[in-house]
Amino acid sequence: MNQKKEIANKLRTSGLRPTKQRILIAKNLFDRNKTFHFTIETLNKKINRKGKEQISLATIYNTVEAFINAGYLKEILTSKNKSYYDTNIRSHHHFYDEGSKELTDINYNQVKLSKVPIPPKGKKIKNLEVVIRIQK
Amino acid sequence: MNQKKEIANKLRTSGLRPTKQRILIAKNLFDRNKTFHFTIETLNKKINRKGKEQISLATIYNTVEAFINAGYLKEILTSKNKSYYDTNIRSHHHFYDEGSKELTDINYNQVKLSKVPIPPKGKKIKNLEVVIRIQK
DNA sequence: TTCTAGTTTAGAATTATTATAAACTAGAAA
DNA sequence: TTTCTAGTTTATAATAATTCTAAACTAGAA
Repeated sequence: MNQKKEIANKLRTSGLRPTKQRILIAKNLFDRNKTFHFTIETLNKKINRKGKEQISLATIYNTVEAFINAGYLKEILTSKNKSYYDTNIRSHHHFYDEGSKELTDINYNQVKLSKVPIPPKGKKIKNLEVVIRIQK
Repeated sequence: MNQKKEIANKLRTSGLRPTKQRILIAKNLFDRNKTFHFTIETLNKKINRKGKEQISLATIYNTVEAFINAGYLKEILTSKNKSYYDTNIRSHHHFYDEGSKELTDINYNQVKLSKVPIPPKGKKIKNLEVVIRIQK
């Protein structure tokens, strides 16, 4: 239950009221040792397994959006017409397999940039992602 | 009319029958001095302006897919739930404005990578894209 | 000129997401 | 502790992008 309080405090510091739905979703997303790529569909299946307390799909959408705005999640760049999210919010990079359309993480120290452009006037860089398209 | 024949031949070499719809779409996409970012919606508006011969939306979808498979177009990676395409199929980079959802090209010599990972076994690198997310 | 596999088309179906508005609840204030 | 209300959740409807379907059309080989 200590963990629950920790999550509740984390949510409060972002101006998010710690409801039981948000706490349950946060537990599912962040209480793991590996970072996690997911879609709304996969998260929904994970949360709403029979026998568990149910959370509506609308709340899963709302919560993921709230967590992105709070900086807890990052949306992944893909060419699919479906949103993919990542619990790893640091600047990091992916292989994108054009055959299987699968994304895999690239360890951040495997990529180094020696030159980065200046952003357009009035804008600043939020993050930077290298996507390496691979094929057979 | 010579241009029309050139396009027709190009299409034939890719196993695409050069129909008048495909030729018209190819003209719109490739007969320009700058590379072109577009969505199905913008391409459709451009093609189906009143007074012009009309092409059905389904054909625009089909043709863009055929052109991607033929290697004439590249799908851009974004976090939008809408497909973006690019007539520039070489490795190149983009700014992605999270506010306006606009993509702009980054001149290739503005980005330099000093370290690139080895691709997974059995795969080779097709191209590499840096996406820099910007915001106000 | 005929024939047919490939292509186009309008419209229906599907999929992901966002909007709506009524019911519920966390937590501040009484 | 109880009351109150702004923030949250929810089922469902609406919207948006894309894919499917099957009938009509056509490029080009025979």
